[in-house]
Amino acid sequence: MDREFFTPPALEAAPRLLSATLRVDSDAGAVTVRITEVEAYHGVGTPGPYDPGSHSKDRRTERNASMFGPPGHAYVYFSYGMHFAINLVCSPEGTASGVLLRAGEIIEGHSLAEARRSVRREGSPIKHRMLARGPGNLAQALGITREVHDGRDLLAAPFEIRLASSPIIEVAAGPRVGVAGVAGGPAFPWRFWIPGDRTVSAFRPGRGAPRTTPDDSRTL
DNA sequence: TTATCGATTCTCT
DNA sequence: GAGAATCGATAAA
Repeated sequence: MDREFFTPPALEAAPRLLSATLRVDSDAGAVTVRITEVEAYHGVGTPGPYDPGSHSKDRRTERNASMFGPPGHAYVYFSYGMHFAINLVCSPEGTASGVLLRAGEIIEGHSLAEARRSVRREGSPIKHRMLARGPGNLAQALGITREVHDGRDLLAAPFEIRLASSPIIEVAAGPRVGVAGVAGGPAFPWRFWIPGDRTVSAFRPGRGAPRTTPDDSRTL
């Protein structure tokens, strides 16, 4: 994995990240996920249509600053008062674009991920496929926080990211989740996932988005 | 399996 | 002060 991979805008990088692995090390140990679901977000300076659903759609702010940083770094934000989520920053420094990691399958550090997800409800352990299902859960399983990981280089410790040895050939695409208005509708089929993978998060249409949008599937 | 709803606090206007 | 790139519990089917 080299930095060049992240130089194109997020829309180009996003589908190619499916089935890549991301490892995050910490004092408590390491957890690795195989990425199964992502979303692309474009912002200031990226080509293509204006993306009204992006945190960096208009200008640089304190929160989105790291999205304007160099490609191949992390953008971590705090969401809904309780969750963190991580983006892989794409496109050259000074422009803003990122791939949100929405879901994955834990392939290393299962017990640590489980402990972080606080886990055991009355003797019934959380299901394996639920550990990193949804962006907030994925970040929690990996131990990601804004304080520690925002703006950090993904190509150096504590991160280790690798593309899949055999790339995903068929990719499903559809509207982004939780995004209001047209940005969450069929005009932006910028969510990509591995078809049939049980770790992909449940689809919840963005407020104001059409309810019956058929998912699109395409072959790379 | 899908749908609805409350919790909780940060960020930007 | 409004709204948010969410989650989990609960209810309904």
